[in-house]
Amino acid sequence: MKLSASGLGQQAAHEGENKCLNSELWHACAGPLVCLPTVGSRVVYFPQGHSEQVAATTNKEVDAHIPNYPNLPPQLICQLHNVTMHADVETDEVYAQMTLQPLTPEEQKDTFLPMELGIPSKQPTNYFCKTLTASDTSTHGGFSVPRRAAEKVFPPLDFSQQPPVQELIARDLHDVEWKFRHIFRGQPKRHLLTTGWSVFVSAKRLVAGDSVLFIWNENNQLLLGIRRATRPQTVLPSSVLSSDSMHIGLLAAAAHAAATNSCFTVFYNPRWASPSEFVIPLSKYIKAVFHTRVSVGMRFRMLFETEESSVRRYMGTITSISDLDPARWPNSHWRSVKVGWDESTAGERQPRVSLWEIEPLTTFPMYPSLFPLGLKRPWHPGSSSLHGIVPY
Amino acid sequence: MKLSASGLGQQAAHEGENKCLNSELWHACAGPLVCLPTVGSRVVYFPQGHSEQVAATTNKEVDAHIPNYPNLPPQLICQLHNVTMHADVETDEVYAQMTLQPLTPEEQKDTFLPMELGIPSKQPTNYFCKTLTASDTSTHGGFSVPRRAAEKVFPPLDFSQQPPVQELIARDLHDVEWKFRHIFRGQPKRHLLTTGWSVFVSAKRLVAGDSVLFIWNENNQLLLGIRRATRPQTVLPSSVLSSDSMHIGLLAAAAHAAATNSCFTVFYNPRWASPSEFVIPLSKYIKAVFHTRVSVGMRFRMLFETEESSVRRYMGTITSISDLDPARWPNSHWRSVKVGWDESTAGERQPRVSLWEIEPLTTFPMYPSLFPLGLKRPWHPGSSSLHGIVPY
DNA sequence: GTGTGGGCCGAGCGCCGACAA
DNA sequence: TTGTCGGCGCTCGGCCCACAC
Repeated sequence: MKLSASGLGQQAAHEGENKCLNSELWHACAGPLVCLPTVGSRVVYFPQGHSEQVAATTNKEVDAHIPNYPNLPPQLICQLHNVTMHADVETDEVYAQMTLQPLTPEEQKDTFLPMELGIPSKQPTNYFCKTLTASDTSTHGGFSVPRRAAEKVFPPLDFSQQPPVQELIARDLHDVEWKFRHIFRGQPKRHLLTTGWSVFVSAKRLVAGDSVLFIWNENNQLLLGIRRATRPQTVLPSSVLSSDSMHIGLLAAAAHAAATNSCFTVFYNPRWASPSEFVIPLSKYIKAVFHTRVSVGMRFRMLFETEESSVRRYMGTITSISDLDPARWPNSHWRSVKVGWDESTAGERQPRVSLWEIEPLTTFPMYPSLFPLGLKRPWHPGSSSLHGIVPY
Repeated sequence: MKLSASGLGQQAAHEGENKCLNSELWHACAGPLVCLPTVGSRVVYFPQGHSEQVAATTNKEVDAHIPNYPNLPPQLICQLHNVTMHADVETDEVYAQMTLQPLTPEEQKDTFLPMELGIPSKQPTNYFCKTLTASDTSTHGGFSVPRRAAEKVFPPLDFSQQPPVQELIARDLHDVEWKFRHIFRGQPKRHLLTTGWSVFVSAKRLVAGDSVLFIWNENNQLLLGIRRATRPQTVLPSSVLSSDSMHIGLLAAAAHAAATNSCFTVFYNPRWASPSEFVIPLSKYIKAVFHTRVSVGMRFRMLFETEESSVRRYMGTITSISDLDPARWPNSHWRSVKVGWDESTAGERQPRVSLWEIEPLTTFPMYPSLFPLGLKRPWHPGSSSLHGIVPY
């Protein structure tokens, strides 16, 4: 077992896994809304959210079998000691590993609260993402590159040759090199990737509906990522793992860490969690919970990621504010806001969101602010010490 | 969440996973030494053993991060409510799921102890297993069937045709049908599988070193299984799973079940655990621990599985008897026997075994029996009630 | 008895422009 | 602008034997 230099006992990354160095590529594959908190900053951890994620992986409801952890609050304020970005060797699935240390009430009180809002995720500008068509993934042909994308992202072709051809080299998350023949031909003229494309498709087991990303990083390297379509049920290949055990394990680890002031490790898969995360920057939490007035009937905006990995704003109205699970996680702010969505695609949007996910339209409220939440539901998890710091 | 008819709250099998019906095939793929206990019988569960298995999957040592479960004894006597055999949809990896209910001291005392030793695993007799060669898995050719195996297992060919040909149909663990052309040709004559073989190899992603099994079951069906070679490090594809969490979860689930007299679920992968299991029949445990005299210097035999899935006997000498982990699991009999192996391949054999794995050669001890273990280390985990039942 | 390689035939991979949406 | 198709050349998948250990 490796320990880091800080000596805090945080868990080393699993041996044998590739460390992801291409931060841009990781963020691009994770999605435009991903924003990891800064190492050394403070975050809020929601056991409830993490449990939801575990349950989601096995498509099973959280059952009542699990023991109670009465000393485990619905949210833990933690010091973030480490963030490591990973990509699964088999599937290229990206995820982050965080080492968290719950703070004692003492520590929570002692320190000032710098308003760090996390690393602004390095959203690459010079990149494109395309969802693969049946023709793209068939063995019959190559990859049809959208014209604007090719002109913006790919190196310019030498149009003196006919047809113009060049070799593209791109690296994936595991630093594996992929070579493609990029040609501009056909009638009408178009950009195509031919030789090298099919081996990439079969190696990554891509199917129609999955997406590929081409990105330039700061070091002038062309990066290549994939994003798989959300399939109905990705069967967990981990045969020995019981989701109950994982669920219990997460709760037990968090509770133990909180009780002994030690570290615990959580894994964060942005493709699953987004947009409802379970580790968020403390400053974001405080701003949303204590400095923002929210009430039933209020209008709000919220960012969502589309299939094409762009960002869209959706509008909605707050219909009620209450605990998601009053029995097991009383006074948790996680997904405490019930909302109604404006558009007809409302069925696809989740009916519950968290305060820090939405952007209230306070300037034009549809109804008068009857019950400002920030005043009615003060800080509670045994650490009223924060009251002195956060004025409201 | 589905509950079984017994109402005991045992966990249903994961939805969406194929239930394995071919018991023979399951056992064949699991290995010749596999023997699952009978439903309704009593077993002993070793949390320590299970933790070892979890650690093995990530090739990481069990660290000291985990909370203590002072109420969790080193072994739990449990009622076995359910055993389900599974095969991973992706990899065909076989594993069993067991629902266990820890018994109260009352229950342990009240009931008689029938000497069930588990289902004698249905070891198929009419079968063969071959480790694949480079030629077998190459795209250039088919599968070369060992002559004796073909003559014993495959249906007899019609030698009136030249060359003799027939179609073989076999079913795998997921009840998927595979068709092969079986031909007897070449100079010298040999049995080959040609058409259909390569699709099987690529579908199962078989490589040289993996094994295939052909088995006849009771219903006169030809079954087809695979057993992958032990590769250096099978990276766990489960990205969100922390082995710490799993480890803690298993301990917490077991401790909680023991405290509340409820059920918990364990997964058992015979290819990993063999031959040191963590769920064994109670009768086997009692026989080994209380009715067998073992001492330092004593000679013993032990069964091992060879690469070719046959069984071999190895001889050795007991060098010491002590707890594997006196601090965390005091008085556990799990791998309490340190041994030295006779052969030069000793480095490959584990240096510690459990009492129920070995077969002491009491008739010809090399050294006199100085410290019979059964007498020196009586039953302990708070249930001395068993003393009255097990005479010694 | 069985693993590997050469020969050799043909299915299908993969490159091309022609359409049409 | 780009998804799909018919065309067609050529690679390699796959069936055969010879040979060697």
